[in-house]
Amino acid sequence: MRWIAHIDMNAYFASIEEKVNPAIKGKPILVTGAPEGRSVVCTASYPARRYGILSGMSLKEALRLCPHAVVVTGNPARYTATLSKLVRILGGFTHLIEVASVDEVYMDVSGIVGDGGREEAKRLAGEIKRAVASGLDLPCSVGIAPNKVLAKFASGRQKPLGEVVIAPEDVEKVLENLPVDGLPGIGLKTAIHLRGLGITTCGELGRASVGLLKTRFGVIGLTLKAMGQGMCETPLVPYYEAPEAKSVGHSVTLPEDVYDMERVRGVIFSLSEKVGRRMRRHGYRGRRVCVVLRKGDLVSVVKHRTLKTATDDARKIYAEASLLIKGIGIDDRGVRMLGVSVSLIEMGGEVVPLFEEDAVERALIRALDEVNNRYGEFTVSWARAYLSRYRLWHVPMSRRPGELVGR
DNA sequence: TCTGGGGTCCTAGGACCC
DNA sequence: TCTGGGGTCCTAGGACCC
Repeated sequence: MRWIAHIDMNAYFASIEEKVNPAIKGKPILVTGAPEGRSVVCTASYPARRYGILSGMSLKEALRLCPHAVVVTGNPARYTATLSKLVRILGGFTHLIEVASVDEVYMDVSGIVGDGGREEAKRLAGEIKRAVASGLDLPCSVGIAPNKVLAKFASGRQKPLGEVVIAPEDVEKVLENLPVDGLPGIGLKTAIHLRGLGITTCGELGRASVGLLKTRFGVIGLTLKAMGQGMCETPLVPYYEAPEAKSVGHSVTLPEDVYDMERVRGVIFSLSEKVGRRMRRHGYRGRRVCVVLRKGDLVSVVKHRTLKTATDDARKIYAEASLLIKGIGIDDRGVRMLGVSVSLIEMGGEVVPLFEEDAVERALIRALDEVNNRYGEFTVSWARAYLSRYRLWHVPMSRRPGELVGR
């Protein structure tokens, strides 16, 4: 019998900032990315959420809802260091820990729950929560279920400080009337597509015909049906076995549209530097250089070229990126966003660490580098706020609006 | 309210080689 | 002179997710 635990840190960034500065404890706190420009709320503390503030909302709007909120600029290094401690604490239960993002991990607790079933899982959930509370003095929600999808779903059922167990015998009942996008992994687009097929609940999804789903979604169709049935074979990947990245890239939306090739090249240069630095840090070399240019009218053009030999040299990346950008050219729509990435990655470069790290730290840094990017908490901006509202106003799902938004 | 930054995977057509 | 099919690599583009 497989049992997976999902640990979700509650209002993580805000909870950490409260600890650093006890004077703000209990107040509405907004943790943001960069303090200037079009900043958004990365994490709102629970008191702030009572004003209707959500992750992804623009800082301006959040302050309109709660003018006296305490605004704190996020400190990513602090959060990854805390995650590192969390992994050490959880290592007391099992080493089968997957770092899924900066504030959530999965654990394979099959060996601990054993034949104990729901009661034993429930006891373990409480024990994990208390270990985190005493070791880090931070709140978390724990979900335990037969697989990753259900475990994450379970941890999200009760926040903060939840302890939710979904035993195999509970699965069918829990999913029957659950909207499809209530499950992690099924997003807005998929939900809309499914609705087009007359499927709105997980129960319906689980009973849908394989042929229909395959026709509409291809290979993914089978996974979707399984999810509807509460099945998920996705393996837990321990942080020390995290796969190497397949591409490394950076992009930036400019403060205003740019029409000048020299300035564009300057930005491409600094992006190339960042990419090269990150590749060398991991010992990556890549053969394909890719640039993306988004014009003032939001139309994006992507160009890439494959090199004869792999590189981690920022100057080579820049030289190639520069040519590609020239090939795209600038027109009267101007340049809104620029990006540089390198893919077809091979290992073998010399690893240049940024600072002293022990073994656990190293493995974590690699997992985190990837996961931070996937997470994108610090870079989130208008789109998410926009999307959230779009979801609220234009997509009448069969859920309470408040549940539609956020991670 | 003018729509981020980081990724993954899949498809399709053309070039090229055997 | 004209022909096939398989395999691989390359570029472009799109869907999707957190």
